[in-house]
Amino acid sequence: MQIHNTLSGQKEEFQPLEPNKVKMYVCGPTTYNFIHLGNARPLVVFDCLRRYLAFRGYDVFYVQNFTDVDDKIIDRSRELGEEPLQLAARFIGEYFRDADALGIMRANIHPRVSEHMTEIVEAVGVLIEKGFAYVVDGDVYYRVRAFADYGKLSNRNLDDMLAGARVEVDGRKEDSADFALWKSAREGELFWESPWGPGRPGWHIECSVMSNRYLGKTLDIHGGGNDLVFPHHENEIAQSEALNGQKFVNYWMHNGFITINNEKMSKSLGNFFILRDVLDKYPADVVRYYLIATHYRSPLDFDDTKLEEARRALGRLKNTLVLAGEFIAAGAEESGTVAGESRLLAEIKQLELDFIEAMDDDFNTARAMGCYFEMARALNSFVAAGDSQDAGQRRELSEAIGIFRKLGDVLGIFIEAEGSRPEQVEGVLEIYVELRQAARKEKDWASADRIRDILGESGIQIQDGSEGSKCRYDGSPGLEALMGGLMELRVMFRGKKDFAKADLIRDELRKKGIIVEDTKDGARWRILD
RNA sequence: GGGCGGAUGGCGAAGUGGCUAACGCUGUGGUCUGCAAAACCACCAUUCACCGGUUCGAAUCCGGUUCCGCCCUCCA
Repeated sequence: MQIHNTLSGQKEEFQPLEPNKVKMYVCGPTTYNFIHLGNARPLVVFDCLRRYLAFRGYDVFYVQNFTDVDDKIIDRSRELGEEPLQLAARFIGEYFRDADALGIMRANIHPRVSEHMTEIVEAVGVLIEKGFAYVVDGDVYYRVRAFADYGKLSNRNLDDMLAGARVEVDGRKEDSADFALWKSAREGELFWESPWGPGRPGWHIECSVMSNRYLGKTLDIHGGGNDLVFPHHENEIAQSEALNGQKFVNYWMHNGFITINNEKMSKSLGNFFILRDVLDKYPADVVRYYLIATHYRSPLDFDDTKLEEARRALGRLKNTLVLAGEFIAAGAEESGTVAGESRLLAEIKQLELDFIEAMDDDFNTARAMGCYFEMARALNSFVAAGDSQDAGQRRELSEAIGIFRKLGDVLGIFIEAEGSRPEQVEGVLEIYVELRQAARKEKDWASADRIRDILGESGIQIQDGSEGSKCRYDGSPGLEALMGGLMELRVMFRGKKDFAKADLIRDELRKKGIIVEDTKDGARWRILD
């Protein structure tokens, strides 16, 4: 298995510290707002990586922190008049709502800065003792010149950085590149006690301390967005390696950025999309698919048409599951068992190997996705040409689809959509009303009665008045049953060659985002997400 | 100024020395269908920003040019 390591700038063979175990740490959000689409990329990417490692037999221990003490949180809390820690805790809750919706597995541990102050203060103290840090007026700075390897991750040296000269000069610092480990509290600000006076930690020290606490001095994989390479991860290395005297991280992985019109999406530019707003318009599995359909290190440009495309592509994949499911369910009796030559299974297994090879190559989800679509085509093809009455074929397809689903779960693209859709129930009832009126007009009493009966089974009374019919019901009728009824009616009208009504069902549903598809002996429906 | 990465068909996106340049979306033709939808089959880049070089052979390696993004300041 090859992983691109930012430290070397190359792909390297992955060798975990302990056989079959992976210790990984991913930088989590600063919780002062809802997360945006850009935040979602590393979440999905590293969630996928984690699932894949587990699939490959590794026991993954995954830590993701929350920065719940930070200048931005303090600023925001002033704006909103809410206690900083309370505000942070609230947005941690919101974070989980979003992450859960996206199907992100929870980390084994989600440590928070506010709960690790003792260790942080202790670590800063050790850095001072060892000569890697110094105190100025209650602030503590890391002495960058003391750490010989400073710049090894981001490939820069201190002298070049000065030449760029966009670093603000703070006369109190020994070197302009020195960064804060501890910031003294200003009047009325949130603070913790320390030997250097009341204050709070600088941004970088938390990750060093918390990863050390839960994963030890050296970890296998550390992930995060590209922009964290410098200064955040560079500083983490400086702190951890100065503290522990040994290598901090074996593999550094960084995801590329999401851009809008080829410009970075960020809070500071104001061109960001809140994930929750995106999830209002597109289902979570579509967003997830979109985020992994491109290699994780490539930039990803965002606009609505990309999600539209993702929706269609993913729809094809999901449809394979539906088609195969029907095929497998078609014949109950075990008759006509002729053991097939298993060409399908052989093909699927080969594609699974291709898939694994792609993923092993620096986690190439884009290439793996290609294999996955080829699997879908093979499965669809089998369904189209096969005989569902043949138990042997059903068994073969069943085994093949098992592999297909397993790999889909590694990618996490088959998330169940949550929640009922009351607005769709209403829409469906309108169609019933229209059908009943049409049937009554034509004195097609049998059809009209059948419509009333179907509704009755869902606890809905249809009442015919002089201006039309109305539906009355208590509670929330299930969409499934109502749709099942419409499918029955469509089949019935088609049987009578009453295409006007059969088409009315299809066309009206289409307008409401539901697709009707006729099958050999019935009809099925699906929601166009 | 320094560091990193990118430029592949109508769109998105794989591919790092050699079979027909994956895969998806879109489009076109066909099969199926009452008509559709879905599915299946077929077609859609003599060409990989540009110039030069290495090589029997390059989208892939080397040199140069142009354009673009990111980092050097909080940001995934």
